[in-house]
Amino acid sequence: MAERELEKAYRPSAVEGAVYERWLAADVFAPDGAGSRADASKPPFVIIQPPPNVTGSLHLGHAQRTAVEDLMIRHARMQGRPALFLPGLDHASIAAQVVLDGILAREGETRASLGRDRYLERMHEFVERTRGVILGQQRRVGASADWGRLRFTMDEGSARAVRHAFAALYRDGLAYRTEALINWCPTCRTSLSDLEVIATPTTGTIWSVRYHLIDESTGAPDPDSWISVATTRPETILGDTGVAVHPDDVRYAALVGREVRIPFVERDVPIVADESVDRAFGSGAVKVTPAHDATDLETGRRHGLASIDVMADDGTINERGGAYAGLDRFAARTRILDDLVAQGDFADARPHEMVLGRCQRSDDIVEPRLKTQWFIRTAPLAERALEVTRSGRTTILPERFEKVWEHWLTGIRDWNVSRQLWWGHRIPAWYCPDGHITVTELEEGPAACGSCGCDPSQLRQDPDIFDTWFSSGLWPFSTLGWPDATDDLARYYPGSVMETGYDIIFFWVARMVMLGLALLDEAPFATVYLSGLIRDPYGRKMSKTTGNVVDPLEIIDSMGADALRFALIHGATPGLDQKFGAARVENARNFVNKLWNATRYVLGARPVSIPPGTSRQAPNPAHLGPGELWIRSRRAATIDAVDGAMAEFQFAEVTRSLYEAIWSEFCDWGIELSKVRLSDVDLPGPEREATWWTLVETLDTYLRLLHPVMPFVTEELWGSLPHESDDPSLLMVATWPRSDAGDPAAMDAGGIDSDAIDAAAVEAGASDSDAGDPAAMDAGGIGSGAIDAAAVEAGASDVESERASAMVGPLIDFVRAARNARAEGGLEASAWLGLRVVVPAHLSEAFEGLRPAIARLARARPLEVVGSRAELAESDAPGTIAVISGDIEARIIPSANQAAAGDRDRERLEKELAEAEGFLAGANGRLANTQFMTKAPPEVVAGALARAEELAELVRRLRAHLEA
RNA sequence: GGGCGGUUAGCUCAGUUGGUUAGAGCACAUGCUUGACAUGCAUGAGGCCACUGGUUCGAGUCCAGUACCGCCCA
Repeated sequence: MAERELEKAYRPSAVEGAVYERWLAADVFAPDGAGSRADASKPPFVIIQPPPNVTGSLHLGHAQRTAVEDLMIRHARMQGRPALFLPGLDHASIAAQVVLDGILAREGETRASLGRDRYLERMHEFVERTRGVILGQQRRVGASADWGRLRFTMDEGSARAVRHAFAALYRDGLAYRTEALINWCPTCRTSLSDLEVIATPTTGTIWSVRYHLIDESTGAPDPDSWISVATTRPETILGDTGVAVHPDDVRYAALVGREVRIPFVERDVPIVADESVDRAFGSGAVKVTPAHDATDLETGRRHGLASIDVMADDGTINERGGAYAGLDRFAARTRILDDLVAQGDFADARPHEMVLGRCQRSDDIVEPRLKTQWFIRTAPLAERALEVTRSGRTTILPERFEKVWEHWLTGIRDWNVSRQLWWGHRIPAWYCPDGHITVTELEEGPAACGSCGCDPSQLRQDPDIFDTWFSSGLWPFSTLGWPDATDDLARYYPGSVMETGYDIIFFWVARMVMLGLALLDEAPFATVYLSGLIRDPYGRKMSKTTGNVVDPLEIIDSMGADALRFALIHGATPGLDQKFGAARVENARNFVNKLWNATRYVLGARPVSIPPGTSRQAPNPAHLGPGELWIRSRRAATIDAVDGAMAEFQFAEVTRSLYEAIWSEFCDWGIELSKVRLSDVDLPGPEREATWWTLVETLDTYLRLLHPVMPFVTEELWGSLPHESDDPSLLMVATWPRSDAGDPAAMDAGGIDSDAIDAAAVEAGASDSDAGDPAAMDAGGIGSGAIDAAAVEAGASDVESERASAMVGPLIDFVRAARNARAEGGLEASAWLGLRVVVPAHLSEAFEGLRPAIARLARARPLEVVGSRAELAESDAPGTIAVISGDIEARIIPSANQAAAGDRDRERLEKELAEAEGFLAGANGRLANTQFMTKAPPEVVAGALARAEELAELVRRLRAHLEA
């Protein structure tokens, strides 16, 4: 392994591109790639990427998704599982059309002016461009996706899946065609599913209008008798086919059965009695427009009223609107109101709080219209989707979204899948002149009408396309080759984790689960991990219209992909949105640089007795000092912490654990302690080497643990470290660290860590995270001693590490206390000052081992250990400064030219005393409470007792010193 | 109307089954060219954990309610 000089500061731009190229060249992204080290006997780990829309470029939200998905994939890959990260793109039919229409509008063209074929050509050109942009962005983020399996929702495989799925659903009676009231967007000129309509509270107007009763003797409207009806949409008067009153409403009882004349269209319609009428609404009499209102449609059907659609696709009034034909619906409304006033039939206008449906894409007001379209029968599908989450076969994280899931699926309505758009999969339904329907999965269409056998030349294919979410709903299996029984499908379906935003739990997740169950009889993934949304620093949703969209590439260019990934993952709490600002990335960039420089230090600290290129060796515990033992025990604890957090999908916790372990433990103390040890010219060779191997081992582990979060810099740095002979050349496919303390079986939760309990658990330890085999090493070999012996030795060294760890903690605290005393005392920071210290017996061994380091870190010279506190008290003199840390006590002895700091010293100690006394009072209070003593668990009581003793001792010392 | 989430340091946020002294980053203050790193080091200041009540030996954490902010469904 080449060891090379590292630059002083990390420059991501100099590294990221080359590293990505190395991964590609090594073919390590695919589970079956040439460079894959996947263990085929392990369960595959599969993430089918939520395909980004081809409507433009990716934003930070996508970057976060990609980072989280890639994190899981890289982790699984390092565990040796065949890891499939299948990337894709979504054609986003309506969203893409909205974007393209905008582009065309600037060129003075329209959808209609181009025609269907030319329009689709333009769409393909557009998609070709955005596709390149999107894929480039994902690579820059570091996605280790299997690009060879890249899929597009408009490719032939997806098209086949759509046809087969629809035909199968039709055969099973789960797809049907009917006339129903649908949501119509006049701007997009298509129907929409209920989910695409945004309910918007609005203050509208309720107008009261007089409908004149027909005089039964003349058959003409009676100018003097009328019934008032209330409406919020006067233009729908043109489609009225009745008036309804409540059957128990005495005001109108006499009128039921009579007719009224609808103004302008001069239509006579009946007054009917219907239970659904709200007597308190308006006048208590309502107009009935079955073709434009859901309630009215029901009412109309109950009373045999006609349905008259008075609107054209573009939102203008059609020819059935008489004089108003051709007017836009809102212009018609105004005109109708004016005309009503003119003819004296306008009664009243009042403000009215109502909810308007608006189109998710265009924001236009959605019109309910009666149309014949295709629907998916959702009730039976939803039932099964509910069953898989209730039984736990599919888990939704965070858990609370299961309630949302339950609620929505319980009240679900049938899904209108017809769209009057061009960009998408054509519905494979053909109609013959007799109105028979033939549905087929055959690309070329049916050979004849399935009912009457008439010639295919007489058949007409449905002009509509599918809702884009229909093809998305097949994504978990259409990407794997379904409807064919491919190897991929057998091997990778169902997937492990579906990571996506909580905002599309209904649009997408629910539909994938329903369709997966309906078509493959199995839910498409074990776990649904719902991310929060990325918002701007003010908490606003990022959107092109607000202009606050951040291109991930800008951040990657300036701060690096690793910093971006770290920041995004660090701030990600499942299901909660995160505000994103530059400060977060800067912090992450600093951390990357810290890691870089820590590696630089380690490489530069290599003892001359270890030639460059030497294979990595496990440090010999017999030659380690307390500092090294401590850092090794912290390393093991960090592996456990990361494993635990990974198993629970607590990715932010993973980054926090590693940040703390690397910066606050390894760099601040581990490296600092090692510097002192390695700079000692008298340090024996074996100890020097063992110390360095400890640094290498720790760094190696942390780079491995950090790799899923920050793949580029870790890969680069790891390449510069010494390796074991059986290590691969890329960190990306190196093995995931194991702590001996950790029980791999215990981590076997969720889909992410189900690294089956295997024999490797026993043998792998020796190579990776344990102490190696000191016995064998003493004998000069690095090889494999008997496994049993290694295990025993490893256990013993753990105990040793734990013991050292327990001693090093208080010594670190002492160094901090000494620094604090110096700073608070106003002593010159750079001055070397005498320090006299009394060390309790239980710490003396570690203290002696770390004595030179303590001296240097506390800037103490000379550092003198005295035998007793009495002896120490003799040092007390004006100007000396007391350091009391736990049961270690010391005096700083300033030189003559340092200012005496007696008062400030006293102040500091008094503050410490007050604090300690406060804590002690609390601890003693608990111990005095018999309820606590009898009811609290014994270990808690024992802890409180020890704590109280410790505090009492500290208080005693502080008091003794202050009173002296 | 129903449901969900948030409210913790000046700002942005952690705090996993209730258990010692509530943490981090940024910002702030003081001092440092420390042979890895000024993208740094050392030290410090800063919290009625929104409010009210309850359960418990013990509540930031559990329960009920209130307020404000936000989201979803209808």
